[in-house]
Amino acid sequence: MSPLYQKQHLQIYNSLSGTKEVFKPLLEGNVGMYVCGPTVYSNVHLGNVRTFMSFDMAFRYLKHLGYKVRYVRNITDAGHLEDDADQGEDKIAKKARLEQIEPMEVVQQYTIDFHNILQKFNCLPPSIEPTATGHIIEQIEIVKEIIENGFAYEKNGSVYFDVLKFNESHDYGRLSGRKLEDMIANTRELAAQSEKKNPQDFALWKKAEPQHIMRWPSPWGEGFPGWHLECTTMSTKYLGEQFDIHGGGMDLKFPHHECEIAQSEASCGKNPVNYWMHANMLTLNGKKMSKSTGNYINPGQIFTGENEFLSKGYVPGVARFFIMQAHYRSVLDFSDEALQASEKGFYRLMEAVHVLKGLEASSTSSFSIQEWIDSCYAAMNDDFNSPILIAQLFEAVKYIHQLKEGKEKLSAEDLEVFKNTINAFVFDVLALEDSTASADANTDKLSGALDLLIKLRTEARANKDFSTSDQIRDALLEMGIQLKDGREGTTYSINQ
RNA sequence: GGUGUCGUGGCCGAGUGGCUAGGCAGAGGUCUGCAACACCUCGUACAGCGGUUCGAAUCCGCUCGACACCUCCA
Repeated sequence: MSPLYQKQHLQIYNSLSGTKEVFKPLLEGNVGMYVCGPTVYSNVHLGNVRTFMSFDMAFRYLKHLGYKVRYVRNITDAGHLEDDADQGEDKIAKKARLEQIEPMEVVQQYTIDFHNILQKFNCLPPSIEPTATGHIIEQIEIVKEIIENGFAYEKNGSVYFDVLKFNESHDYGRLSGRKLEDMIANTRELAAQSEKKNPQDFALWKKAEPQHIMRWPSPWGEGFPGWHLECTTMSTKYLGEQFDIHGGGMDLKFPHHECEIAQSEASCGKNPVNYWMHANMLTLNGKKMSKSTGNYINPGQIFTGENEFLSKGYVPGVARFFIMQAHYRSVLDFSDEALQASEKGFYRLMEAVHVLKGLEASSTSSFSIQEWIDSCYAAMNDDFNSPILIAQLFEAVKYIHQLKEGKEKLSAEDLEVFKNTINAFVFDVLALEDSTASADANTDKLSGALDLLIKLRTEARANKDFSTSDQIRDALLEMGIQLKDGREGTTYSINQ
């Protein structure tokens, strides 16, 4: 069978061109994708999770289409400067000093937290997850190349990228739509004592002050790499000088991604990325979630409900469903009310998927399932439009009920395709975890006990002993077990 | 101040020059011992003001408002 991508033509919104473009990888059938990972100096917050979840969905869809994808996502465990002045201290070192532990201990702790959280949200691990500290040598090599090519200069043990020089022969600012002249005109003259030739220049290598704990030897003395360099280095190393997709949060577009382009072009002379993808912000109270301003919620609090903005806890699948209901390029505002709405929709969808499993085929089909399938692919091919896909899934929910009631029919072949498609989109692409299914998979004993309770309640109802029957029903509901009285007896569902 | 994005029904959130997503909430109904669950039916919204057009919420201009980036942040 030929791979799906030969039939399904994916379009991706490219931040570089500002338009949707047909996706065509450099090497047919293969995709190289790089996503900027977290800086591990504190717990990831829900806004971070949204971005990684968006690219997880993209990764999953590319794989679904039959592409062989190498997905690289870095861990930033060194280098991010605390401020632009010459403090020479990065966030990880500062945190380590405050907590009186080794920097790598901080890194380890928050890397584990990051992995745990993403796993809970059903994100696949990337193919390669390189660390900045593991690629110091490679970073130094790139700095050397940039100096050799005349686009960087050394000053007092630090190396800076010469943006003005670069802009003479290249276009600095084309990703973010900025013009260097405008930037110069609007510069705030604060860092007057800076070693930089121009305020727009950025550090490739920073000299380590004596109190700085994270340091490595280099041709320019002991120091540490600048904060844009790692991504250039590691994407080049694992995906090549040119690769297909580079993703990250919208807030990284400038200066981070702009600097990456500049570094690549200044070192190897090639435009590194064909498709730039930027995921939009998750807001809280209408404002961007941000560690530095304190306007954020920790992902773990979603599950427990321990947050002033939450009325209760939610299973990870609900949060994922909520996020997938918005397009990745739109700002999404987080609220308890919106999450509650998503929760109901999520369980309704999952219930229907459950019902679908037990449906039986007819000899013929009364409607075209292929038309529906096409609309699902059309949604995803249109720049990963997961909200439209979900709308189509709710169309499928209607079909499922009509099939169940015998109002519509599907042949064995069509039913099989229907089931496969639903499973592919719900579980493989959107990765909505079916918490109801996992609950009853390992609860044989519970289901036996429930069957008994249902039997007792049915008998009580037959005897018109409604106080007993209602007691059973209400007590179970308290525990999150919903009894459902149908025409053919009572069934139940377990909500977590 | 500069750059960019956006402003959609009670809420969330797609989309688009004419065929008017979807979810939640709400209303009515079927089912039920009463319920819950489930299912069926129902809402003609697109910031304001001009303009282009046979026709705009969708294109253009202006106004107002919001957000993001310009400084570490997904």
